[in-house]
Amino acid sequence: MSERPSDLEDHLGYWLRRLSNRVSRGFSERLERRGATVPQWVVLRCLYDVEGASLLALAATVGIDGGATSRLVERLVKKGWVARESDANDRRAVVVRLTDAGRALVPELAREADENDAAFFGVVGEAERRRLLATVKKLLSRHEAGDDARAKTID
Amino acid sequence: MSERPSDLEDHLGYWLRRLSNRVSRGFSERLERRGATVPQWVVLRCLYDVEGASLLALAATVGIDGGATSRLVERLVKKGWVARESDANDRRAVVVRLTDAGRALVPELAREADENDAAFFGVVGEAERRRLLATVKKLLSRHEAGDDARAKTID
DNA sequence: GGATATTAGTTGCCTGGGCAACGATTGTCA
DNA sequence: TGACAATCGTTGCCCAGGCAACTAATATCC
Repeated sequence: MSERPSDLEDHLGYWLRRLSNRVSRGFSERLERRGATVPQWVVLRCLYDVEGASLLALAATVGIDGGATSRLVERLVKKGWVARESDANDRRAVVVRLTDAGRALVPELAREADENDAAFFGVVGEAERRRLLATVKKLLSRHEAGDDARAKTID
Repeated sequence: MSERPSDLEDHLGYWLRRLSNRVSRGFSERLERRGATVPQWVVLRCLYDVEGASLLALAATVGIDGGATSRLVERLVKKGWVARESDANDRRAVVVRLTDAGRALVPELAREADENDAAFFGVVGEAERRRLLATVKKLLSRHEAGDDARAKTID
């Protein structure tokens, strides 16, 4: 009855976490050279499309907390990539938008993302990559249904 | 030449990060009920096997920084799950080991990990799970070779 | 219209990871 | 042996995410 506890390696979640961290780590090294971080890239990329979002709407899109978003935006403001204006219609709301510098940066970071992805996942064949993506999406859809579906979650 | 930047969803790394965070999130909710966190579980599980590791050796096994490990262990000590003794042979070294309470806790946390993994990945078939694990391991082996291979990395 | 929700955003506190500097100890080597 | 180098661990500072408390502003409802 000594019930040996299962190993870390026995869990798929463990391996996924490990892989995900590898990818992000490499990506983050690339971004670092441009002065950005992974969460910052995600926010910038989201703002590139919407252009003028309230802070909490941004938080929902990105999939992180309001507090975290507030501070994240603050750092982006300090870097001159994002501007925070107060909404005229709703004086408690804050409108977040890219600055010109921020807008110019996004394509560069996107290129880094492309290269990173290609380098990392290029070591397996196209078919295997497709299967991986399909399984990942399937798992997500099975577990995101009720919650905040279609958030571009980082966290 | 307006070069539209690639989308977040265009990258496999993005989806992996998202999936990994989902899994960890659910797991962390389970662990929370027992007063633990995911990184803490990993450390405890490692210590269960080795029983008496130096702090930096532990850090290497877990795959995180020495500083982070130092603080992580500190929290575990406060919870009474881990004890820190100074090594007699090397007076700068610290030996970390589980307390009885910590040792008793590991099998319980392991059960949570089992259940979480089964619940999360049980929604796809056995064959698909196998393929997923195989691809993940392949990618890891292709990218861990030079670095700190076979670390039980969390981060 | 005025008391009472509800919402938006900030801030403080917690865990967590990375990097760098630092004191203490031990190892190396001339 | 004695100066120098390498190692161990801690600590401070950064970014990051979660939760809760709080203020300010808007909505709701009687």
